[in-house]
Amino acid sequence: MTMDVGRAGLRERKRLATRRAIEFAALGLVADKGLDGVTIDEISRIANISPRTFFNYFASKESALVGDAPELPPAEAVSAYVNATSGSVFDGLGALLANATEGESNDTELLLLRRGLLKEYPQLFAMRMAAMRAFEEQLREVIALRLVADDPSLVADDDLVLSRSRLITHVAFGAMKHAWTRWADNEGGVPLRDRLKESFDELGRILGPMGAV
Amino acid sequence: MTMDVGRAGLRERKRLATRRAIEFAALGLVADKGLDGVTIDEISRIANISPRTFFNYFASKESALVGDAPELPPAEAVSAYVNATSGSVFDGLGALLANATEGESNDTELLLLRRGLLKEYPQLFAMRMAAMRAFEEQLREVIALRLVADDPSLVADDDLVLSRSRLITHVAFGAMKHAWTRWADNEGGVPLRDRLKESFDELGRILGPMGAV
DNA sequence: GTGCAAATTTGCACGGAGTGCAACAATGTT
DNA sequence: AACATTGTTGCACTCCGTGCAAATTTGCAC
Repeated sequence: MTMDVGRAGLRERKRLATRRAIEFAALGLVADKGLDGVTIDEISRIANISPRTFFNYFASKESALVGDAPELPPAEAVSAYVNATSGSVFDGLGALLANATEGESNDTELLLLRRGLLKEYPQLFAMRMAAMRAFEEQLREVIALRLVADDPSLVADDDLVLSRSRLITHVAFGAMKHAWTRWADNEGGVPLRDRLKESFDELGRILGPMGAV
Repeated sequence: MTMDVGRAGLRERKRLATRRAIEFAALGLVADKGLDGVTIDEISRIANISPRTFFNYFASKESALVGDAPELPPAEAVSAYVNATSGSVFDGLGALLANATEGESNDTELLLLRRGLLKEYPQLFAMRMAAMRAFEEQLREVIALRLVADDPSLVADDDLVLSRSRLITHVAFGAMKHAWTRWADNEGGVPLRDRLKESFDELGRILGPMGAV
């Protein structure tokens, strides 16, 4: 009965602190000594936990480095996209992804360390993308809803909606990777949100005139 | 002086045979017992080599499963694409990728086993995509050439060409993944080449009218 | 604050992954 | 046949990752 007073409880707060300590130790050490120059024993020593506990939080050194996958934005933002009456399927996707990736309310400190490492180690970037599998499927379902909203006659053709939403999701992720790369290059400190808008806009510019050639 | 008689030499032929034996053993065992139910010791036993030798051929169980990255098609095919005067940058990319992926003259036997596993284990598919990093960069350079051929005024703007070629490469890979997924679903035994054409065509259909909405 | 239940941390033991090294074997060359 | 080159193997070693059970910490009710 006396719960929910102090917002989260000691246990939860301690867990988050430990998690952050591990991530911070891992990111710092790898930035220092390179991905292969760091062992889980070292990370655990810096984070003041036992090596066994490390594996209670992360499945591998890499998972501690790449961070969590994003989540879909709030339902209102999603349905605003689904029911939008102007623009193509791609318009608005950039903003949706921006909201999703900003949802990671992680420390700026961790965020920047991580960005540097993901840029330096393509394998880590690939793992991060792989970790987004579930998010990718969520996004595809949203896109499928939008496709049907745009053209109600598609309700009858599940296969077509599936195939088309998959293709659009893949392409959108391509634009997202592009935006992320430019953001990580960090020319002028442009926020990721802006890079996402730029990439999706450029996508429109490149592809818009396709049929007209 | 007496070299090059028997085409390749005993050594080379033996190496290829061993490589294939390892791949075959690995794919078969994993198809049987699942990815985590197979050890490198087992694979080595079936392939009749020592576990140590396994690592002379592959860096990990996974690398033995996912296969090699494709290579660019012959120079004529590439420059035909670069200097094409009709269609958008995307037209012809499907065919180019089809030639590249077919370049893997691997046995059909291995190819089908591998396809099944890549479909069953998304992590393996992700690793295969990650292994294509070098190929992706090659493709990007080709695309950059095409961009400049289409609009010579771009020669002056390296940054724009780089950014745009990256974006297009990402999008093209998205279409490729889409095609591969549909091919792996194997409805009607449609060849990968045809799926690639379908995906790139659908991409054009979806994106062509973007500016007109 | 005492006591009990639930969650968390830790040590330990174990098998698999991956690498350097040096001995040995097979192949290529003259 | 002799020599050089390349490939194979066993060995030792470190690190990864997991199951299990003991010890510790926290939540909660009284």
